[in-house]
Amino acid sequence: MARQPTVIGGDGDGTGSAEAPASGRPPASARSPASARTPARARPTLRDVAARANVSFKTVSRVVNDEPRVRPETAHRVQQAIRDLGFSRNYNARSLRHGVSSATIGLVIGDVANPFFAAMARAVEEVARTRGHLLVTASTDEDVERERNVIAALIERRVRGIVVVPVGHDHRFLEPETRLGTAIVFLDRPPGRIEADRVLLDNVGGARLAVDHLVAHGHRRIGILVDRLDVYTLAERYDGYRQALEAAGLPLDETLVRFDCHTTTDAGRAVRALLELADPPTAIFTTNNRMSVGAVEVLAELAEPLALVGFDDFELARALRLPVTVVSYDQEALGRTAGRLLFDRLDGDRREPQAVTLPTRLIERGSGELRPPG
Amino acid sequence: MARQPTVIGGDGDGTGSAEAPASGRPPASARSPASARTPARARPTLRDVAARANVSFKTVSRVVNDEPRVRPETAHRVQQAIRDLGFSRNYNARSLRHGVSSATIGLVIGDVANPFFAAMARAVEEVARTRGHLLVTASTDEDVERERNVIAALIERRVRGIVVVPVGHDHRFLEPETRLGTAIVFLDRPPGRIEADRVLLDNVGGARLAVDHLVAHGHRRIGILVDRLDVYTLAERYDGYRQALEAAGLPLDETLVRFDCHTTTDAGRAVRALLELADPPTAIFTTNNRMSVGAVEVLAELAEPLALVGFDDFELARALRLPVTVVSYDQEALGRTAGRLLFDRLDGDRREPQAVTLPTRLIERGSGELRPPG
DNA sequence: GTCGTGCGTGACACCGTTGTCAAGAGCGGC
DNA sequence: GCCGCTCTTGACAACGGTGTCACGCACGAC
Repeated sequence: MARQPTVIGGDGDGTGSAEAPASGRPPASARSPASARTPARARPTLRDVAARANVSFKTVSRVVNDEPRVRPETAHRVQQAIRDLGFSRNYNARSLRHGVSSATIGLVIGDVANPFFAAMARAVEEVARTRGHLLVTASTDEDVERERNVIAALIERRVRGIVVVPVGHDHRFLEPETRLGTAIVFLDRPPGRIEADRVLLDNVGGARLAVDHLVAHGHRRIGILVDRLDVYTLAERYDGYRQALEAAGLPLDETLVRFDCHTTTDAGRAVRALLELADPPTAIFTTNNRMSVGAVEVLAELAEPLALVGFDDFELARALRLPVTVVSYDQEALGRTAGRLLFDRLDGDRREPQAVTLPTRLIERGSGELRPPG
Repeated sequence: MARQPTVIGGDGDGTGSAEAPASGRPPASARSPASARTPARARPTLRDVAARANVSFKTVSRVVNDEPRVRPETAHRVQQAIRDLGFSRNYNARSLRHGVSSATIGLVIGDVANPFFAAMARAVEEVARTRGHLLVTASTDEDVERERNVIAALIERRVRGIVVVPVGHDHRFLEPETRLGTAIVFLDRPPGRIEADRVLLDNVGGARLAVDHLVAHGHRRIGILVDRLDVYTLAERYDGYRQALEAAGLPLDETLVRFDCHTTTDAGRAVRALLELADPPTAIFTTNNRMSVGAVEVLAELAEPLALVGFDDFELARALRLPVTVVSYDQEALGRTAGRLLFDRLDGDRREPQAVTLPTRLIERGSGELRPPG
């Protein structure tokens, strides 16, 4: 089973020519004491490569950067030394000198495990990749303090820009940062108390689509699952719900509104509670993908189906016993737009802060077209 | 709508005392020409803070690092200057000096948008967070070349370690890196041609659970959806399938084996193809979450249900028309174990390469307990 | 033979931070 | 009044790269 691996790069014990005059400091091979199992040598630097190739470290730098004016023969020798030593350029040092920070951008989201955020991550990463950047992804779990800490950590590492799905409602602490050159784009939710780039959804419009649709199918008692209203998107969607009711001349019955739907499980519980009301709703509007999933899991157990429209499309919505009607939108476009906006800024775009709003649309699948019983 | 933001950190035009003698270089405020919209000042350094607080930059360093031996009064003055200038320590420079790389680790996966990988990302990030590290996540899309490129990029940025769900089958190029101090842990799939830490699933055992279960319920023609067999997990699961058939004395009918299931759509198509066979299967075994989803979407349209067991649990598996029986395991444990192993190594753990295998279990939900018709 | 030119290379400062060492101030003990 | 101590601070050399400049050399033109 255990093969003896053949070493490709890096020779066992530096059998190179070496012994070169080199300037100053001893070569890596002599710097660190050999440890028990792993030799754990120091990582070779330009200088180590230079010593092995009998050139100055500046010449190695030239080779590494594909600069012209290096004799092919010399370049060859250096390349060989690089391979022998397993040299890898230190990007941090490079960007330190370069003044500008490393080719890395940050993404701050609620939770990668949530498919919505995962889709954002994917789209932003894709943009970053085409621009030769890596992506540092950090989850906040919707905690304001963690948001601040994470952003500070990203800035300390000098990421070039940050795409953030914000939690807090006061981002004035970022103002100086933006002036210092860190581009920041707010995604899915607007920044708090500062003007900055943002890419949002038409949340109110989407919610109205959903509730208008249910009303059009004869529902007059429509329940809604929401979470903390200090989450922007949910507040907006709740607003759309109220507007739709008002437009239809329907009263806002507070017993039909559940603000306690943080997790999928919470949402399931809330649905159960709604069903146990003396005068239960005939339809439910769930305001994000987590809640839709929680609701569906409970509704699946019911003999009699209940009308349902969910905000956010989700995988398998079509394959359920009762396929779920949803308010959908282009998730990828959301992340992609934010990513592009960020890189535009890094490229020197100096326009005033942009606000992009992406449209939503209703996808009818069955659950939203049920009519109330009787 | 557009509020005029109040600036908190960083004063408008440097009304500080300054004019300090300072050593050498001009302060940041004078270094960069003011641009059109955004002043885009240079980021303040220790020296800039020092100039403003009328101390040496070394003293500022002490304050920033909470070192003792600084007069409280001085510290106070420095803190104020830090706030005024919006100073943020340059972590890259710090770690350059420090010799060790920045508090960052890398995660290389197939695709963040896949819930399986997202769960890994979440678990690894969680471990990283508790250890004060950030996580750079990069997707390979199962492309060998991208895997190499991404890993090289991570190493250039001197991440302290990498958790990788590998694609390639030859990782000898990483051998020198590990000796140079970059910890590497392979997740879900083993390394190719080197000995290294790995955290795997019992894939063969899980597949046997699934197929044995179907056999026990009377199935003799069991279809299987697979993708390229050079993906380790799929090859193992296919192997389990064959072992189970053999143990049951059933023939391996190649028309029941679909190797063309790369995407969910592919999987759906493959199911349709199986159903159109002259002698179609009475049960299907899907070898990962993508295929299960694709299969379910097609099976949902059928009048007559088909038995199904899927490898990997997935959200909503319970809520489907016919709840899906799956081979499940602790996803979080998978990522968490890899993360911990990585940090153990960074903490100096010099044991020989570890191989952890996590168990799987069958969750019966209905689709796997259907008996063949007739 | 002399000069200008371009090529290949190296010396050295610098990026922003931390570690090392030394120096100056204040103070108690003799 | 002098010594030795602690406390506080600063000068300076790293860390691993890149940018700037200057140098030695071969070459062609005169």
